Amino acid sequence: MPPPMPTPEAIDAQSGEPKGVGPLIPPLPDLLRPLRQQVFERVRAAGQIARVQVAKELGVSPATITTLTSDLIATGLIEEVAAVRDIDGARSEIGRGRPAVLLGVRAKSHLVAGMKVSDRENSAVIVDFAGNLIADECYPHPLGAMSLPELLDTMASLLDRVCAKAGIDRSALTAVGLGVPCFVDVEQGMVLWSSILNLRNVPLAAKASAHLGMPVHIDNDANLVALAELWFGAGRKISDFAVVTMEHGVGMGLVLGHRIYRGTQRVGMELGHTKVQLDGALCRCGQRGCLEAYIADYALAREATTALNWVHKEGQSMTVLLESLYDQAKAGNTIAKSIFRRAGRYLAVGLSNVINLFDPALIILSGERMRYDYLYAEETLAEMENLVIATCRPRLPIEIHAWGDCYVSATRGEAF
Amino acid sequence: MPPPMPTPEAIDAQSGEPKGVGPLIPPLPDLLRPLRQQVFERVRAAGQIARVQVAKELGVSPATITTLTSDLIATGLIEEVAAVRDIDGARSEIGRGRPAVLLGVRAKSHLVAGMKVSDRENSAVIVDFAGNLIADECYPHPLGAMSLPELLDTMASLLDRVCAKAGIDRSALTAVGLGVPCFVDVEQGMVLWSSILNLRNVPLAAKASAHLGMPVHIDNDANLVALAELWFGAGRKISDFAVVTMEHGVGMGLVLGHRIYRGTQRVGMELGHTKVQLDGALCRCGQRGCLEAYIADYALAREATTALNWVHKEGQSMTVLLESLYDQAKAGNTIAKSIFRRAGRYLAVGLSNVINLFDPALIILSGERMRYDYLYAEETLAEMENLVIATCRPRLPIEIHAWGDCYVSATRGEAF
DNA sequence: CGAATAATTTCAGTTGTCAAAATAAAAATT
DNA sequence: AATTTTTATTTTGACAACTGAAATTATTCG
Repeated sequence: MPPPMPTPEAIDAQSGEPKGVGPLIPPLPDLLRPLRQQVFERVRAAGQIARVQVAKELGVSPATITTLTSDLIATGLIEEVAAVRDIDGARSEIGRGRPAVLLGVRAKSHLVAGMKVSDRENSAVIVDFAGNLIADECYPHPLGAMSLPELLDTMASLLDRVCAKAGIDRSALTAVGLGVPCFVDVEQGMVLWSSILNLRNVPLAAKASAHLGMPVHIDNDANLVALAELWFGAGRKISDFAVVTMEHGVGMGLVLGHRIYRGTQRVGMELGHTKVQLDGALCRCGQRGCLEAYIADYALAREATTALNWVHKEGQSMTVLLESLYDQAKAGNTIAKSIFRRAGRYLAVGLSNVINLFDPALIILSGERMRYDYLYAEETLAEMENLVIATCRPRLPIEIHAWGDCYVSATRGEAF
Repeated sequence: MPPPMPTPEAIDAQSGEPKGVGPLIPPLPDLLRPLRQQVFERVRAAGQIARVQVAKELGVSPATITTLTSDLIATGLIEEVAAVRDIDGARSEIGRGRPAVLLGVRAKSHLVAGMKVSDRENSAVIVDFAGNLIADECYPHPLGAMSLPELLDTMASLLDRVCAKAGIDRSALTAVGLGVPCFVDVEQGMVLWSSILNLRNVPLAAKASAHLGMPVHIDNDANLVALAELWFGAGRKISDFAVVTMEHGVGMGLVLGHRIYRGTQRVGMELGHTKVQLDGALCRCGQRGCLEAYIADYALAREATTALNWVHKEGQSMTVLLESLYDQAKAGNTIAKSIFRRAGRYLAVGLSNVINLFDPALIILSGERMRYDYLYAEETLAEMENLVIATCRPRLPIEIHAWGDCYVSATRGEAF
C-alpha cells in the first residue's frame, strides 16, 4: 500500500490561535519496514543464521519467524543452507538439542552490476544477491569529458566486458549501479555536473536505463564508497562515519544513523570546498582557500612545476608530473617533500573540522591519491589528532583504504 | 516491552566463510512508535485538528482514530475543543456535512519548567503541555564557576521564583529541563565539563532530580535552542538545520532528520573549535586557529585592549570592555570596526564550512553576542555566501534570533 | 421539513504476533 | 539400544490492532 499523501498545511488556524508544538514529522517515515523485510535484512547481514537467532535479534517470537521465513523461502529470496561445519573440521559450538538449520540468502536469485566511470579509469563488478564477487573488470578511461552518447556507449561496453568475464548474458542482471564523480541528485537520477560529462543536468539514470535495458541507479562516487563500507566494510557495525575520497578532487560520503546523509540539496557534502585558509590559494571552483586548492592533484601540480622547474610540455600529463614529484620526495628532495608536507597539514585541518563538526566514530580515507603516502604520514595524523578538541575521547580511528575500486552499488535491498 | 538485547557478534563464521552483507542495524530502532503516540504527536503538532484529518495524515482508517483518540481522551492527554470559528467571525471553510470536532492537547494536564544557567544570567520558564508560556523569569547570574551545592541551590531558587511568578506550587510541575553551557552527556545526565561548574563529570541530572524532587533533564544549551526551534520555531517544518549560539563560547546544535544529532561521543558538536586558520590565534582550549579564538568575547577583548589602549583594571569586567569597543565601532573608530570586521569574516568561514559539510536547509544564529550586529553585517553574510560552493542552489536562509532565552526544554513527549 | 453531505462510530472480519503446547532432531545417560 | 535431556522449529488458539463497509449523527441547502 502506498503511503498516503501528506497534508503539508496541517496547521493554519486563524491568526492568534495556538498552532501546536512539536516537530512536524512527515507522515510516514519509511521506517515502518515490514517485519518481513527486517527478517530478510537480518539474514543477509548475517550470511548464515538460524531462525532462533533471528527471532532473538529481532525480538519477536520464533513462531513469527517461522511464518515469515517460510514466506521468504517460498518467494525464493532466502533458502535453508546445509551447515558447513563438518566440512570445516572445527565442529565448533555444537550443542545438545536439535541442531539449528541455517538460513542464507539465495545468492543466485539476483545478479547486479556495479560500475564506476571516473576521469582516470572505468571499472565494473558483478556480484550476486549475497554480495559475492562474480567478476570484475577495470581499464583506463580513454578520454576526459564525454558527450552523453559517448558515456552511454562506454557504459554499455564496460557492462558487456564484465558480463563476458562473468560468462553471463546481460539479461541475467537485475539492475546496475553507477558511480560518477561530482554532483548527483540520486532521487531524480540526475547528474547536475560531472567532470566526465560535457553538459549539465543530465537525467543519466533514465537515459542509461533505456540504453542498457535495465534499472540503473546512479550516485556520487564518494557516497558509493561510503555505501560499500556500510554494506561490506568497516562501517557495518558503525552508525556514524565519514568516507573521504581523494581523486581528481576531494569528496566525502557521510553515514549517519546507518544511512547515507545527503543534505538538503541531496547533492552531497563538499569537503573539498571547505575553507582552510581565509583568502587562501585559488581553487578551480573560483573561490580561495578551499581544501582542494591545497591537496588536489592540480594543486600539487602547480607547486610541482615551480619546485621541479618543470616546463609545461604539451601532451605531458599531470600524472607524470605528480609521479615525478613523488619520486623526488622519496629521494629526499626537500622542496618536493615540503609540498606534500603542506598538503598533509591542510588535509589534517580539513579532517579535524569534519571530526569537530560531526564527531563520527570512524573516518575512512580512500581514493587513488591515497598512494601518496605523505598525505597520511604519521605526523599528519598526529597533527590532526591535535587539532581535534579533546574531550577525554579515545583516539578516533582512521582507516586507509587504497581499494582497487572493487565496490558495488548493489541495489539497496529494494527487492521488496 | 523492553527491546531485546542485541547480539553484537552475530557474524563470526569460521574463517573464510561468507559473513553476510548489509548494514548491521541495531535491533529495534526506537522508530516503532506506537500509533497511539503518533496520533498524540499529530494533535500536538497541529494544535487543533479534526479526527478525519489525523486519519488522512497518518494514513490510517478513521475507525482506528476513533478508537485511539477516545483512549487518549480517557487518559486525559487530549480533549475535544469547541470550534472557535464563530468567535473569529471568519467562519472560514464551513462545509456541508457534519462538522468536524476538533481535538487539542489538554494543556493543563502537565506543566513543565525549562531553566538555563549560563555564566551571564539565569533564566527559567514554565509552559503547559500545549506549549503555552505560563511564566518566565530572568536575572543576572551571580558568580562564575560554582560548586555543585551552589548550583543546586541556584536551581532551586530559580525554580521557586518562576513558580511564584506563575502562582503555582513546585509540586504542580511534572518535570524540569535544564540547559547548561558546554559538554553534556544527555543519556547519562552527566555534565562532563562546564564553565559554570568547578568540577568535572558531575551526574547533574540525578543530583538535581533528588534535590528538586522531580525528574530533571539536562542538555547542552545550543542543543536546547535547536530543540526549541524544532518544537516551536523555524525548524518545525525543516528536517535538517543548524543552530549556532554565540555566548561565552561558540556552540552548535544540529538537527538531522527531525532529531538532534549528537555525534558518536554524544557530546555535541564543536563548531567553536573548528580550525579556520592553520597555526592561527591561540584559543583558550590551547590549540591554535580555532574559530572561537577569533570571535568569542575573550578574543575580541584581547584585541580591544590593544586597540583602545585599555589598561586592565582589576574588577573591570570584560563586558564593559566589549560594550566600549562596540560603542567605539558604532562611533566610527576604524580600528574598533576592523576588530568586528575580522571576527565577522572568520565567522563567515566557520559557517561556510558548516554549510559545505552539512548542507542544512537553514542556519539559525542565536545567543547573547548576536547583539554585536557587526558579526552579521550584510557584508559578512555576503562573504559567507561567496564561500559556499555554488551548486545552483538557492541562497541558504539564515535567521538571526537574539532570543531572550525564553526557550524550553519541555519533556520530550515522553508522557507515554 | 426532507435531501445531501461529511464526520464519526459501530461492527464484523483480516492480519500479524505471541504464548504455550506439540513435535523434531540431536546428544547424553542409562 | 532405550531413555532422558536439550534445543530448534512448528502448530494451535488467542488476542490485539486495523480495516472496510455500513450505520449513525450533525449540519447546510433547497
